[in-house]
Parts: sequence; C-alpha cells; structure tokens
Amino acid sequence: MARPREFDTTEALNEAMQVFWTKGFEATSLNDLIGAMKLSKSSFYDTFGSKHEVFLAAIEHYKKTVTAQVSAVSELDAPARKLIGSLFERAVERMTEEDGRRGCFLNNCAVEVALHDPAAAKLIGGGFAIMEDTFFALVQRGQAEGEVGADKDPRALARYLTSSLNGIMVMGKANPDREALSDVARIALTALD
Amino acid sequence: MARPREFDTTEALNEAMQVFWTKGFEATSLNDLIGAMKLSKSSFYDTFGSKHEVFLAAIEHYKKTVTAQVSAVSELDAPARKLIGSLFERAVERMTEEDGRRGCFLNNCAVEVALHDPAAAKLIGGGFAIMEDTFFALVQRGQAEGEVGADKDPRALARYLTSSLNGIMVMGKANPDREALSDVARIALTALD
DNA sequence: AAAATATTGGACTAATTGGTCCGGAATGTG
DNA sequence: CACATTCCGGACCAATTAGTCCAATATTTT
Repeated sequence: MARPREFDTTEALNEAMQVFWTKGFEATSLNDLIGAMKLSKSSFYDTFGSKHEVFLAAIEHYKKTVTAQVSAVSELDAPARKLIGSLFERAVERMTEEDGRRGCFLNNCAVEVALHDPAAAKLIGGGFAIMEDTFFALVQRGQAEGEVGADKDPRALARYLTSSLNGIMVMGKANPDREALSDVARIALTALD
Repeated sequence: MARPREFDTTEALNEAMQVFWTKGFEATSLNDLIGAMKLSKSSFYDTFGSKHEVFLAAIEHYKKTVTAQVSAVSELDAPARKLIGSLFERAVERMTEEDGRRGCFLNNCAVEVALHDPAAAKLIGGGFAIMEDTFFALVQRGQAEGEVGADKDPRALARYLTSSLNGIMVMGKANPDREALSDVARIALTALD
C-alpha cells in the first residue's frame, strides 16, 4: 500500500546520520536505516545505492549542517575569545547530557573507519578542516582584539583547538564527569594567552 | 589431528587484542579471532566463553601491558617534564607510522563501544585512570623539579594531558600529518609552564 | 478513464554472524 | 597398555547480514 509521499531526501539523510552517529557504521544494519529513514528497502537501494554510499552521504550531511552551524558561531558579534570558550563549554555540557554522549560524529567516524575506509577518511578530513578553519578565523580575530597572544601561530593554534575539543569528546565517552572535563577545557584555553 | 599444545592464554589474548585494536569490536568476526589466536572454535568457547568476554579480557590485557608500560616511563631517571614531552612525541611519531595509525586501543574502544557497553566502559575508564595517574605523578615530580608551574592543580593538569594525548590520536586518524600533530603537541605542553 | 510513472511490501539470495555440540584423536598418568 | 583428560575439526544451528527483484499498488499526467 504505497501512500502518497513527498519524499525529502535530506531529511532521510539526516535520520540516517542520527543512526550512524549513535550506533556507528558497523553496528548499524540495513533495517535500522530503512526504519529511521522511513522508506522501503527497494526505495533505499533505488535512491541511495548502498549502505556505504548512505554513510558517506551522512558524513557530507553532517558537514553541511552541524559543522556549518558551528562555523556560523564565528560570525557572532562577541569577542572571539569568548566564542572559542563557549564552543568548549558547550562541548563539555553536551558530553554530560544523556543525548550528547554520542560525541562528535566526525570524531566517531574518524576513530571507527578512517583507517579502513579511504573515501570516508577523505570526507572526515574535510570536516575537521572546516572546524580548524573556524578556529583559525576566531584566533585571528582574537589576536586582532588583543585577547589572544599576538605572537602565536594562528594556524597551529587552530589545529590545537580542534584536537583539544576532540580529546574532550573521547574522555567524555569513558567518563562523562563534568568537573573533570571542565578542568580540561579551562586549561586547554590557557594556550591562547 | 590434534597436535601437542602448550597453550599460552595471555599470548592468545594478546593476539585477540591486536585484532580488536586494528578492526574494532563489531568488525572483528569469530573467524578473525580464532585465526589470530590459533585455536579452534570449540577451544575458544571452552576457554573464553564468548566474543564479548574476550573483548573485555583484551581491554584488561591492554591495561596490563601497554598502559603499564607507559606507566613505567614515569619511573625513568630523567626530568619529568622531558618524560611528558617524549610521551607526546612518541604518540605523534606513531600516528604517522603505518602500523601506529591504529592509535590507542582504549581510545578506539571508548569511542566505539563505551556508550553501549557498560562493562567495557568501566574497564576503559580504568585504563584512562592509569594514564591520568601516570601523568599526575609526572606533573607532581615536574613541579618539585621546578619545570612545571607550581601554582597549577596537578590533578587537573593530568586530566588535561590525558585528554590532549587522545585528541592527537583522533586527529592523526583523519590526517596523519606529522607537522600538524607536532604543532598540537608542542602547544599542548605549554600548559605546563 | 487510460497510460505512464513512482513507490512499495515482501519474497528471495547467498553469505556470514555468534554460538553449540559431539565423535574422535592426541596427550599425560597410572 | 589402559585410562582419564585435553583438545580439536567440522557439522550444525538459528538469526542476521547486505543486496536483488518483481508483482502490486498509488499517483500523476494525458
């Protein structure tokens, strides 16, 4: 009984991303996917080709939405240093929320598949690059605003911040202790001085 | 044709750990395991019970070997700050080696299964705690030696170092660029000043 | 209303999954 | 040599895996 459908591809991709995000690639089954995406197996293969292709598309989708959203923070009208701080705070906050413990999708993917899936690895690298560029812009602005050490290499700092944020995610998975994570975030930010 | 065997349980566990380390839990099949451990399926179940139990045992094994090995570094007769630096250097080095890209087993496990496998999560948390304690001892020694800021909270610093090291591993998975990782490590260590 | 175009459920593969079980072969002990 | 104990190969299992295919149903266009 095929019902009327105005099918939203990006919405379906979003659902797929959610599943991959919480379960990981290997642990996600076809049934999980078609359940979440609300389409039939036939339509799934007609439209997306394979589990792997959907996975790649989900990573792309993440970049276009979540990462871009983070990236938009850098445009906000506040001291850059404060914005960097709030990004870290927010990460700590989320790792202690039930729903947030999934961490960062890119992070999860990097750890689970980057080694064995070159296509995914490329997309993931691109995602991290966006984060890095976001931090890069913020660091430069922070330097112009005098709240970030002007002598520092902004590119290196951007890399460092990206790495630190991911470190916090990993630690949060094993031990979502807010104070411990806060300690880490606070110290990480002192590198900007 | 059963051959004489003097079966080494911890050696088998070590092989199992290697497989889980490079492939992850989900992607490792029973056949992968019994192949690497060089025992029959029957013996596998007789001796170890299940895939999951072997997984947990592998995490324990990691703690007893690799983590303990790192922990031994703190005993070395060199300035503590230098030892911390060399732990980071070594991590960067390994992430750019073909064989080292697997990263840290605890890190991988934390990201892949901590959310859904409480038993594993507990063991993983314990592993990170060992790392943290190692750094804690080193930081305290560094403070006594005057090479680490005496005003800093050593516990917080230890957490921070553990987190940073894991951040480097994750970044290395997506982009094993030695210079970039070196930048990160160098900046991370400035928090000790 | 008829034809063309989606979209579907679900039957169907072939392979693989983790796991059980047993008959038999090798071993050490008496 | 005989016995108990290990250990193992491989048959077997039910469930699940990703993926294919088609007949049937729904919608859109004519």
